Amino acid sequence: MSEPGLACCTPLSGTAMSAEQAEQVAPLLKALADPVRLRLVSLIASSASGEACVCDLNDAFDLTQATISHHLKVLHSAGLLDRDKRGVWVYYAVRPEALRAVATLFTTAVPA
Amino acid sequence: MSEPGLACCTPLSGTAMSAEQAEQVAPLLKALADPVRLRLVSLIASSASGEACVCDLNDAFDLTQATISHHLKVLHSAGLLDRDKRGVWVYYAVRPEALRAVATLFTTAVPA
DNA sequence: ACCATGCATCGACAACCGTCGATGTCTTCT
DNA sequence: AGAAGACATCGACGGTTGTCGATGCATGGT
Repeated sequence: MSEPGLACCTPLSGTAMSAEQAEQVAPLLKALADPVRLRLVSLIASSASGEACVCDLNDAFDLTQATISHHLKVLHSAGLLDRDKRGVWVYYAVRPEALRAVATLFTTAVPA
Repeated sequence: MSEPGLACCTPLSGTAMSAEQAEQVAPLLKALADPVRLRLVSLIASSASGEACVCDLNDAFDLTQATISHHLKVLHSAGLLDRDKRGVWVYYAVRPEALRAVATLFTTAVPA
């Protein structure tokens, strides 16, 4: 599972984006396009320390530990989360560059 | 196929988003999380008139007309595109509010 | 009235996705 | 060494998705 290339991108408007750019950004959006994963990123991003332990994240959902682990893997594989194992616990943190890559897609896209 | 509620949303950071908010925004991202659909929105948004005819969009891709029509339907159903039939042709235009809803998700989310 | 054209819909198919229970691996504590 | 806990992985399942060819449905021109 190699680090995917954190696509930087032209905004949606202006000049149309190339097929290659679309292929690069789509996986990021796909990783975020799930309610559970959105909440995961949100939870991690909004935590005081900027990171969150899997055990805490598990408690926030009515899902199996296996499922949460799967979603975290998807987000990590997409390059949206950093993973840090400390002792028995694993901490995930958001990668600001990744979120920024997605942000630039939309910020300039909207007229007002 | 009813008009889905153009979810407005708290940014990803700050306080964590609720499950309901996640359920509302996820479909928007899911609709955009495809290379073809990203390019479609991009093409439409970047066109001078702010709208594009299906016939033109068809030519921009190496896909069947049925497939393009399907993708446009997905984007329209998600509330991202407006549809306007004029004579034999159908014109699609982006709905800025929808894009803005997604934009607010990320703009405030990124520190710097 | 007929035909050509632009677009939507249908049915089918393979590929993928979200979820689960079970199991594996690694760490720490006793 | 052994047991307990935290997290990842595996295999399986039903549901969804992207794509296609074929067909249907309007509209406009002849």
